[in-house]
Formats: sequence, C-alpha cells, structure tokens
Amino acid sequence: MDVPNSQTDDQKLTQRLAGSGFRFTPQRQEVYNVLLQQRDHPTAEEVFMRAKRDTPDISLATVYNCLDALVTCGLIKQVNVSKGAGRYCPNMREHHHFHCDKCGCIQDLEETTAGQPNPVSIPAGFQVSRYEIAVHGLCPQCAANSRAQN
Amino acid sequence: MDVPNSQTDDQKLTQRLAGSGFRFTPQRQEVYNVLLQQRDHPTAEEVFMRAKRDTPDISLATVYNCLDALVTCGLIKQVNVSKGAGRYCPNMREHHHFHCDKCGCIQDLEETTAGQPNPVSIPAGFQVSRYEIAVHGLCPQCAANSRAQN
DNA sequence: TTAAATGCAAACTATTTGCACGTAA
DNA sequence: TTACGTGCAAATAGTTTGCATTTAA
Repeated sequence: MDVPNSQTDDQKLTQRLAGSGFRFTPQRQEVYNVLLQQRDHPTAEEVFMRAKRDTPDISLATVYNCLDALVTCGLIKQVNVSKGAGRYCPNMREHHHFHCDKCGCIQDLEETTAGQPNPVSIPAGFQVSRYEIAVHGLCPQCAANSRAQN
Repeated sequence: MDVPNSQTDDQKLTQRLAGSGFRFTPQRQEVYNVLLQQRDHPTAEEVFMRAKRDTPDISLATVYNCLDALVTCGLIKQVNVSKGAGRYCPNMREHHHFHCDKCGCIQDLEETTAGQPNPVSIPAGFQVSRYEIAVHGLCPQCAANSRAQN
C-alpha cells in the first residue's frame, strides 16, 4: 500500500492548479491522491478521514477548499447525488454513474461508442452544454444477494 | 386565478393517499394543489410560502411531511438537483429535466418516442430499475439574453 | 376512540464563512 | 514580500426529529 502516485499525476496537478491561478499545496496534493487511490466516489467527510492518515492536521474546511479547487481546474468532478453529501470522482473521461439503491455505492458507467445525443427531445431554443445520466438499481453484489434470499 | 383544482385531482389525491395508508388532510391537499398550480419545480420552502396564502397556519415541517407522503404514494417526484434545496414536480409521465446554468430554472423534457434504453453501457450483473437524465445548459430566455449581449 | 398528522422548537447534516496565522511563489 | 491558503470555530441552509396537541376516520 501507500504506492506513491505517478510522476505524471503530480505534474498534472501542478500544471492544472497553476493554469487556474491556484497555488500548489501539500493539502491539495493529498486530497487529489486520496481520490486517485480509492475510486469509490467518497464524500468530503470520507476524503477528510482518509487524508488525515497522511496529513493529520488537515481540516475539513480545507478539504472542501481543495475539492473546489480541483473541480475548478478540471481534475475531478462532483457527482450529482439526490440525497446526502456530495461525492467526488477523479475520472474525467465522458462517463455517467450507477447508483445502487440498496448499498448506496456509486460506480462509473462508460458512455457507449455511438453516443447518440440523448433519449430526450430538446426543444428549440435550449442551448445544451452537457448532460448526466444517473442509472438506479441494484449493483451486482446487491443483485446477487437479493437473488440468494429468494 | 385561484382556479379550484379539478374534481379528478382531488379524487386521485384521496384515493392515492388511502392506497398508501395515509390520511387525507387539508395540508396535503394544499401542498398538492400548490404543485399542480405552478409547475416550476419549487423547493419545499417555496411550496411552504405559496401554501401559506391559503393555509396560513401550515408549518414547514408539515410541508416536508406532505411532500414525503405525496412522493411515497406516487403523485409527485423529487427532482435530483446537485446543489441547493430539493425540488418537486407533479408530472408523473416518463420525463427528464433541463437545468439552466444561468437562472437555475428547471424544465421538463419529454422522453423521445424510441426510448433507446440508454446511451450508457450497463455491464453484466447490474439490475437497472430506472434512470434520470439531467441536461444542463442555457434555457431559451438565457440563451437569447446571452446572444443579445454579444 | 385512537393512531396518525400537525405546529413548534430544537437537533442534525452538509457546507460555507470570518479571521488570525502560516506559507508558496 | 505578500496575496493566497490553512485551521479553527462559528454561521448558514436544508431537512429531520421529539413532543404536546389536534384531528381524520
């Protein structure tokens, strides 16, 4: 464990922060590393607890600050969740999310090759910049468990 | 203004509440009417302020209670918003939502006829129950305004 | 008659803000 | 050197809960 993140991740972080007028700080590096190391879409609180292992003096307010900076400079995304705390994701490829209704886990869903604009009709006048698809249901483990119980 | 809602809306409300083991109360009727009368996806706070015009003694906690009951008995939906207060919608047809990045308005988008399952690939093992599409961009008015300024 | 719903206030969760101090550039 | 970032604590927004009272069925 505690594999140091790749040189390129640190370089990307440094460059992207500078590019958006942010300073490089050990806390921002730590928060980014936490997100890269365990890609389970943690909440700010969870990032905070994981970051404290390596950076015991980090504060929750700083974690929020770092997450905001990373979102602004395009290194992470905030996942749109209906309920509870916001969740964060360092996967910057075009993708959407699966939300398990039973265990609450969130998993990445890659966009299909075709990428048809939308299964919704956009009336004239709307200027679309992006869209997110939230797929709900049971994740493989919860689906298997619910089958086992029947 | 203040058109009484149709007999059928009240009948539907009575039946659906009873069907889910809820009682009919004037507050639940008021909250449902508020949602039917102005379909702009209000927050609980906004529903509260509108409901107070006809039902001055209603409390915010009761508005939350009523909204929960109406969601549970399938008369309204809670719209998945990334930021700020939850919003509610009495349109129970299959549809998705457009979120304006400028003015924050939310508008219904009907689902296209074809209804291809998804522009995302669902790996084996996942059990999908439903999905929501949140389309972001500028609504017709904001798009027109931004064009006017250039 | 009585379990459920209401109104109120307090509690709670998630996030933001103000400020004195520290630090990256 | 200095504007930006940090840690802390307090403030805020949104929602939920506990409890005494009221009410729908």
